[in-house]
Amino acid sequence: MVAVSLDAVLVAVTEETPRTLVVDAGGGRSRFPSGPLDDDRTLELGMRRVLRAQAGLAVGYAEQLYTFGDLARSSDDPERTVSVAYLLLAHEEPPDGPARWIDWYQLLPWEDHREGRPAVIDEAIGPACRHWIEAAADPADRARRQERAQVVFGLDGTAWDGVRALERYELLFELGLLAEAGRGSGLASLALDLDHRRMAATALGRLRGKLTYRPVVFELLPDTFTLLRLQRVVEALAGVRLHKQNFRRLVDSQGLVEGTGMMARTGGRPAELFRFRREVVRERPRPGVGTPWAGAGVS
Amino acid sequence: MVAVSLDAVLVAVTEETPRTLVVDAGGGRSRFPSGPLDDDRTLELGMRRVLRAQAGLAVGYAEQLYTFGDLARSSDDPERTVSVAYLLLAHEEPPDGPARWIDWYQLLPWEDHREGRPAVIDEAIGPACRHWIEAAADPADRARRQERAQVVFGLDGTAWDGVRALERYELLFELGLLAEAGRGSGLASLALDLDHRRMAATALGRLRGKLTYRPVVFELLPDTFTLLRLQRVVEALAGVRLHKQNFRRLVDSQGLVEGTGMMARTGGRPAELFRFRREVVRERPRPGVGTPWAGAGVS
DNA sequence: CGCATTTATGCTCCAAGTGAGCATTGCAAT
DNA sequence: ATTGCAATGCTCACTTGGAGCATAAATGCG
Repeated sequence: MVAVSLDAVLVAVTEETPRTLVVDAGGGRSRFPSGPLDDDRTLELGMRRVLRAQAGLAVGYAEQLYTFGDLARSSDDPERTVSVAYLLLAHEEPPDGPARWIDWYQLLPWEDHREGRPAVIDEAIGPACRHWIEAAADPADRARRQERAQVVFGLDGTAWDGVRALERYELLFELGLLAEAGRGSGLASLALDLDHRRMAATALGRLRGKLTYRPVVFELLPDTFTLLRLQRVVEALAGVRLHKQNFRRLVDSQGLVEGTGMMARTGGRPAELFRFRREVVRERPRPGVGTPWAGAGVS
Repeated sequence: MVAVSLDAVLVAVTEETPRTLVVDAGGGRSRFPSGPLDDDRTLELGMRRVLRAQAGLAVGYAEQLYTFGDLARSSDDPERTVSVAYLLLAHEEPPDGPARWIDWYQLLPWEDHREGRPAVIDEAIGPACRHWIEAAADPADRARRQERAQVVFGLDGTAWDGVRALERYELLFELGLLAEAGRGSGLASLALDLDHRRMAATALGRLRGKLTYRPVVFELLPDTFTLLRLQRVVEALAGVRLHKQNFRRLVDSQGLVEGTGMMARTGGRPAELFRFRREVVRERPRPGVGTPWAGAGVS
């Protein structure tokens, strides 16, 4: 018999920043909404109950994310807690209660490549990786470490893969560049209580993957939106800039969106308002917004 | 405080049939290896311990699959058990102890499309779906049901998507065509204890997805293999036949495999033995064996 | 008003990837 | 020798995806 908690990683995108909802954990720290499993009929219903209670929000899209149960999750608590975490998507709303939205990339700054590859990767992470690689005694071990670092952080010409957010987090953790449940560390200005930052990394990777084969972006957007707005949301999550013309060609040639005829004034030439075309899920096997985690370049 | 168990869905492929390892659950029923969480440092280590104890097997590749925690999982047990299930891949080996391998598609016969679309889909499932659709009172509700059935089972010209194995299972369950924890039901000759057949469906979907973007097939193969062998394993998991020439072009133009120069006699012209090229993970962002869940045809 | 700025949109090119077949080559069994 | 089964090589047509050029329609400012 162990304690089981239900955790909610709720994501929204405002303008250009992806945000996630946290509550106060005491001691100036924050954590995701989280509460014990009760007599809930299903785990998901329990999680929704917890979220409603702690953030006063009801949410549409939800999927189970991962279950965290390492013994060492909390340094204070000798007792083991197994946490079943869910990923939720919502339009950003002012939360009702003590919850607040924080910028996702403040937790994981190395994940945002929209303005180019973050300097911290080549300045701090790369050297730390090299040091860690050298430190391996066995040469086979060294080769394994090198491969891992290259693949995970896109070093030495290997392409950056946005989906590997969790693998990056875990490598950084092994490198000692993160203090779990700690604050800052040079790399990031913000951490979360317990292993909740690891949850954030897990959620980011999962969401990035899902974007490419399921039309989940639309859960984050209002009913109608301009194509640029859509693109900005995808970019915010993917952490990468996209080619504008190709993006619009993609979404409409795939039938992901349809024009409404209405126009929006957006600062430049007025843009047409589009809406999601539900029918696409019947027409295409894996409808999504492919982001170019492809291309061998150093990016 | 609830009971937490660790479950293992271990998959192997012999010749052309994907298999999964089950143990005896008493009363003539079977279930996946499963045992309570103990003082294990991590959940994964605990699961390996359980597997070792119940099947006498140690395994390489493992990933967390899903956590099952519905109240109604077991009709006998009033107590709730939360099960953290893992997906494992192995070369088939005779298990050590009371465990045995069973054919995956005996659990989920509608998933095997290698010899064409299984008759049961159009004969039993399709009509049941139509009945269920008609039964919806609200027309909007009816539209939702119709879309769901079409997408999930590839009815009315919508393409079949192998990855949606879990969604299919859940729909069948709602349709009353499955008796969870039961035996047979017209649709399948075999069921498992508890909701373990749902686990099997979850694992199948996950594995089919993963095949296309990570080189996991090689976990199921010996070090060297012929390309046809590789293809057969992929087909067994994907549940679909592939075009032979294109398949070999794919795997070698992507750099997934390399020839060894050694030959194998295989009944026809001797085939070259190939091996997995690890370097591919550094070269390509998402190396895998794309299966054509594409193509709009009725397939 | 005229012009720079901003954003929207249309279109072309090209390289790589994918679905389908045709043709040929080696070995084994009859 | 003939037949059958696989393994391999290669062609063709078509789709996708990355990049960039060019133009259109608003706004803000001197």
